[in-house]
Amino acid sequence: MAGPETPSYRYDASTAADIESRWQYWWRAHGIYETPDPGDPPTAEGRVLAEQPKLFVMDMFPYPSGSGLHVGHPLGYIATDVYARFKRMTGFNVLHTMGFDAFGLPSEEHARQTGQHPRTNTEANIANMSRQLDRLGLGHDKRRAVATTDSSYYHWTQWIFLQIFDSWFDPERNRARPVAELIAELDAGTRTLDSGDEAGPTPPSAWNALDDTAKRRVIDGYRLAYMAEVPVNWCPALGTVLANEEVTAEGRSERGNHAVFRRPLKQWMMRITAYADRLLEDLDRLEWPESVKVMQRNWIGRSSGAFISFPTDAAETDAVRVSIEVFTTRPDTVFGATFMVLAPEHPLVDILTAESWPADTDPAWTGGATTPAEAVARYRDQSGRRSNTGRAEDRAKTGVYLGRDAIVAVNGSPIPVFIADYVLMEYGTGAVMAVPGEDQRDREFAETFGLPIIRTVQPPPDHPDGEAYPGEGPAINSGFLDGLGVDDAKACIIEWLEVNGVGSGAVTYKLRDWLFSRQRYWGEPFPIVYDDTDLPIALPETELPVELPDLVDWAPRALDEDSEPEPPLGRVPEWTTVELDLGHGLRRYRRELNTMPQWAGSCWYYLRYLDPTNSEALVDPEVERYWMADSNEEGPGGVDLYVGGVEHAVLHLLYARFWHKVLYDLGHVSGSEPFRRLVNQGYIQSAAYQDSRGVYVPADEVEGSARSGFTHRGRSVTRTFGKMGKSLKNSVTPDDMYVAYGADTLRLYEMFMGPIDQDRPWQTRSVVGSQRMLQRIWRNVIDENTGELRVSDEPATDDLRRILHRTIDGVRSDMEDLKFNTAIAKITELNNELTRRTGATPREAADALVRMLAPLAPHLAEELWHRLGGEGSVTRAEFPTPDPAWLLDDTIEVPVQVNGKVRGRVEIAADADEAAAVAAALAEPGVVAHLRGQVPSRQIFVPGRMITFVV
RNA sequence: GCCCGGGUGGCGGAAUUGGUAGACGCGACCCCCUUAAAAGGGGUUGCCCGUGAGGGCAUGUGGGUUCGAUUCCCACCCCGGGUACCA
Repeated sequence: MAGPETPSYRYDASTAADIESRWQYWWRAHGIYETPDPGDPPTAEGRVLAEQPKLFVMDMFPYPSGSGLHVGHPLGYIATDVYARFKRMTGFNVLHTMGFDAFGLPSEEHARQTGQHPRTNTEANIANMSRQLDRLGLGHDKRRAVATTDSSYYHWTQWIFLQIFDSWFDPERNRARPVAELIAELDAGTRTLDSGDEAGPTPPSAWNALDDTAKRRVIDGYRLAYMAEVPVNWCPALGTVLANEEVTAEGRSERGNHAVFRRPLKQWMMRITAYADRLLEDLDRLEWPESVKVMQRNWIGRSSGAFISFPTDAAETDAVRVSIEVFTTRPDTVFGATFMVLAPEHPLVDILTAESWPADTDPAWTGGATTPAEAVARYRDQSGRRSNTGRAEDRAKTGVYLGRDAIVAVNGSPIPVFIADYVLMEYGTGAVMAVPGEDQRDREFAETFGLPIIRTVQPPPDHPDGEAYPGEGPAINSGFLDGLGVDDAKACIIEWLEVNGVGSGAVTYKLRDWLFSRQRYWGEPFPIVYDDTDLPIALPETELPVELPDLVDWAPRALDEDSEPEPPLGRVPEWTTVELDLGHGLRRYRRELNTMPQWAGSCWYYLRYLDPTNSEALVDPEVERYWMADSNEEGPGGVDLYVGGVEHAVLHLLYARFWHKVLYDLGHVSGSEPFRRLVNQGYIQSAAYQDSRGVYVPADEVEGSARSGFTHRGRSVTRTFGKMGKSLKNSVTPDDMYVAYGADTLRLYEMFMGPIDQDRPWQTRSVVGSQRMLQRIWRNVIDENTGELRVSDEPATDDLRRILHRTIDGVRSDMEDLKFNTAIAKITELNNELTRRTGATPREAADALVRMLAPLAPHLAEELWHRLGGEGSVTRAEFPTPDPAWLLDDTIEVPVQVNGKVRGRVEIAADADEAAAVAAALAEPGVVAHLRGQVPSRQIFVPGRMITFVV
């Protein structure tokens, strides 16, 4: 690398490689990054670190993908490392480590492509990614690393599942409780069954009359983890069902972009909806980006309104008349309801469908069918086929009349009942009262089918006649509501509905229960077996972990739309059944064959970092309290800083919060939230090049420049920017950077590129700037030619001291605020100042410089620290503290404005009063020239800032 | 459509509560060192007019408030992300 003329002791890539490998070895040998827990013995330095305030810093752990890391991946890891190192140097006991999230679709799909077993692949990938990460010099406590695929880890994933399975949500206490308590209350008669329970026709009081199987069925209906036949997202190409969160708006799988079909299947569900309000309310207490909070709020989708019953003359039995129940956020507009719409698959449709069309039925309402039943059948067929893709506003309103009317309870008017696919079965009650005056969708339907439109809310004069007005009021044409604003009108009508028994105020959510089972191999097996009742039985804790059997034929089969999911675990006859004694003697049980979704392992890994090898418990309670407990003054405890990509805004972060709250309710954790503070790091983008066909070509083979044009193998290509990765063929690997510049330079460059939460384009040619900076720092401490220290013990000049302390002050606050880019700029300025001054660097300046550099470029800082005679590791040194005496200047330069424009600058005493400052300003030639002899009509003096004259 | 972000030199980006716009770096240009190149060092670098001193214009656009606006208010344009027949 170094040419014949290069000084022998220059800091270059080979020097960096030498320094970095030496100190990484030394750090490992001395356990420098091992974080003590409460109760651990004092360190070699005699300090009991756990007596310091704690700080838990965490990254979203990666999938061990086969292609390894590109320089975009470690951005967040470097940021947390810099912060963790800074906080360590300012007196915190910092927990920082890293694990691997290795179960789930990504690993399995990758294994499928490479034709290897997922475990082989996963282990190789973990080894490769660990090597790449280690090379960065991240200060992780390696003893605490976990992989979700280790049975010693998923043992506890299964254990948590059992906790959830053995719990129910008590709405009165608004928290989860053990199922055993529910059974005890039912047995004692202190609780009776709700009418909605799966007890069928059995009267609620008759719990004690049920046989054991019926009781189990009732209890299963209460559990937070339960099985239900629900409409699910069946993805035949992946051979599995998917959670709503894993399906795109286009109705395709997030992974692989395969077609997804809605169909009812019996699956495991998690009752996350029970926690909707707490998940919503507690967001306010979190230090998270507002955008992520908004996304979670929208996903939970709380809306308040009312359920309203609309009676019909259809008969369920001779005695019972069918009423249609709707949910509306605007019960105040009920006087404007001119028709009703049910989702085509609504269970009441068959009962409501009339025998024949009533006289004078508009032919447009019948869909050309001779009977309502025929119209319904045809419409269902047609809308079922139609994919869910396409934009809502592009879709014309369609539907058919059922030949039946319903009655609006407030005024007794009969209104026709339709089915239409613009009403979704999944939301509310799957039926709406259509109010075309105030709802644009209802209005479009009304216009298509010639239905009456009544305004019951007064629109402003400039509101277009042809549009619905969903505004605030006042109410018109609404009987006793007329004149009221929306809030009063809602309250008034809800009271009326409740008094008259035809409705009630209510809250609904968009959030659905979490579909928790997958028909894949590479996941955690459920700790569940079945007996001949086909009801699930939790395995006792002594049976954990339920190990994932080693399958040769593990790959999912790609199936077609109408096929049944086929869990690969069902292919191992010796595993699918098991002989156990569960208290009824030795019997044969059937195992659950599904596996858990990839989110399961990542829902709780932060807890395992606390106590990764504990074989008796998820985490030791004392250790858990130390790291995670809520603080009374500052709100929720938990992870103090969690950094990761915004793509997990709803999936992982919502699931993890849910599990944490269940564990909190059951007393297993001491804080109500897992992640107190969240930061989304930006993406590193990189130039990508497409040929004339639009195909991406490898970016590292492209030649040319923006001015001359870009070419690939002689053909011209066009440049775009995008997220670094395989698909755009624009990855830059950290390995290349290690070779060309070293890890410290890469770290410094990534932190210098811009604010941590901002996307930024990667520019390899700019990396050299960060290397030069380290080189100049090195040169201010070490003589390049001799390798000798060039530091003097002479005191620094007052001037240098002021610069030094101002830098320390600024760097401290920038680091505290995660503003590493400006912290680096300030260190650079100080270093430039030292470069400008010839002669040896004063030791006090070199010492502070090295300490400030330590979080950013730990290897170089460690090297210089030791050369300067430092004891132990710079990791454990104290971060410099500014001396306030040196933060103030005797004199300052302030600008002088005339009529708002800067016309000169004057040097005045820092504590100069207005009179002195103005006198100085009026003596400044540039100011005199612009005043042109006039006396200012006004003068403004901002101490320390500026002087302004107005003429 | 709705909800969040964001528009500052050739490029990445700085600018406490409204108070010197462009810190720091990349690139470019000039110079030093060198037989030469690379590396390294020194200098210049928002745009326009002017030899110069100096002047004018500049933080997406147009208004407003103010002695003074990148910062506050109103309207609009563009880019990125989320979401979408949610009753």
